Amino acid sequence: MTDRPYHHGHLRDTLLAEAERTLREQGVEQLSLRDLARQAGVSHAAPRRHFADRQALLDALAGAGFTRLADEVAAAIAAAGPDFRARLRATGAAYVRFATEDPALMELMFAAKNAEANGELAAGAGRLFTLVGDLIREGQQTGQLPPGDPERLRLLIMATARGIAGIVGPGQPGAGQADALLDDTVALFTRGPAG
Amino acid sequence: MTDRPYHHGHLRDTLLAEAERTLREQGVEQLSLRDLARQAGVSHAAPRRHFADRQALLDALAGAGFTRLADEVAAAIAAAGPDFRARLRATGAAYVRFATEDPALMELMFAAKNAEANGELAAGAGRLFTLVGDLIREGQQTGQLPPGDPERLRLLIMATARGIAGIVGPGQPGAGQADALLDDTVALFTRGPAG
DNA sequence: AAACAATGTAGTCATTGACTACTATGCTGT
DNA sequence: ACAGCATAGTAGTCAATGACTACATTGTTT
Repeated sequence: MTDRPYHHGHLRDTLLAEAERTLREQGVEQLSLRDLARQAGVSHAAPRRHFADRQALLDALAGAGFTRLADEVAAAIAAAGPDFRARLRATGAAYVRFATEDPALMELMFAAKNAEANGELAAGAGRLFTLVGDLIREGQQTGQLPPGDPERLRLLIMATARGIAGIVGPGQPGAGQADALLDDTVALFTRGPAG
Repeated sequence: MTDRPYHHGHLRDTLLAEAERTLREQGVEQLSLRDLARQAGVSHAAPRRHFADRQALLDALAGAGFTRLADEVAAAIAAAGPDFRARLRATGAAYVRFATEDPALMELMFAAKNAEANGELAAGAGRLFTLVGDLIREGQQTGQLPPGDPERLRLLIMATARGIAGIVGPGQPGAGQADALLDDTVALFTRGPAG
């Protein structure tokens, strides 16, 4: 049709990048394979070579999301310095910021259909869990977090972070309260013996 | 076509009930207006008389969901007796149970598009917030919850409950840990001066 | 009983995801 | 160099869906 080469060359990446943008700006339900194909300048059936169906694209997005989230949390912890409270807060803040800037992606990440069969998702989620798990053990060793099963504490802390992320977005009951809620959370968890 | 009366009589309620079931059993994306019409035995355009578009149906479901959730929380508090910790735990348990049994509905409730224009949603959400707010003031007065802005504490507690609800379902990282997490949460919040 | 509002019907349209058959391109081994 | 083949794109089709319009039936009100 045009003088564009027959082979796009980076179609998969292009589709994913465009999909991530549409997801962020317009939500999942507005995400259409045909629309992505149009934006990439390929035929409506081309995406099928890279994603078996719509859900496969969403799963790929979820995998990339976990990878990025794990990166951002790791960077936040590293940048927070040695103080444990600062590290814990930075972790929560990174998590909440991610979820706030890209709520639709966050939902996708935790609603991914075939999590087991998604290597990148499993890797990213595993890395995230390890990061937070290590942080918690660190806090318990220095006595700044209460003792007890660290797995259980990790679940609770990650649940709290996700809960805060969920109510802090625009139009939600806690809009704009992210900082206050994070402060309260850190204080709540670290007011133990050595707190 | 059949000898069914021309006017269904309870079409709106029938559609809502059927939609709630489909939502619970198959998720939002499987919810189709035409399918609901077929199940109700009416023409594909009939639902339009009661719901302007698909989103309007989802919003109505969200409203009904908030009403039911507020009812269940109120009942749980009433049934829990006078002990504050028991009341707090019952509230969280009711919340988590609701979200676990109907995760898709829960998502809808917090993703409702035009929350302001949805009277039932606003009423139900308001009632829920009041219930939890009153409970928190009660806990602060008896010294079993830390002092401070009760609104802020309510946000944090409701965020935590929602966070727990989100990771406790099947296929989630905290599957089956609802009771343990609720225990930890109650202990965490009530270990103040008079705790 | 006439008018009218409410509620349901039938038909149409554009969009979409999924599928199939076909085609162009680039790579590999000889 | 090139034959063969895997990869990645194209074109066309189909059924399902949400949205819309024009019309028909029923119930209510005056």
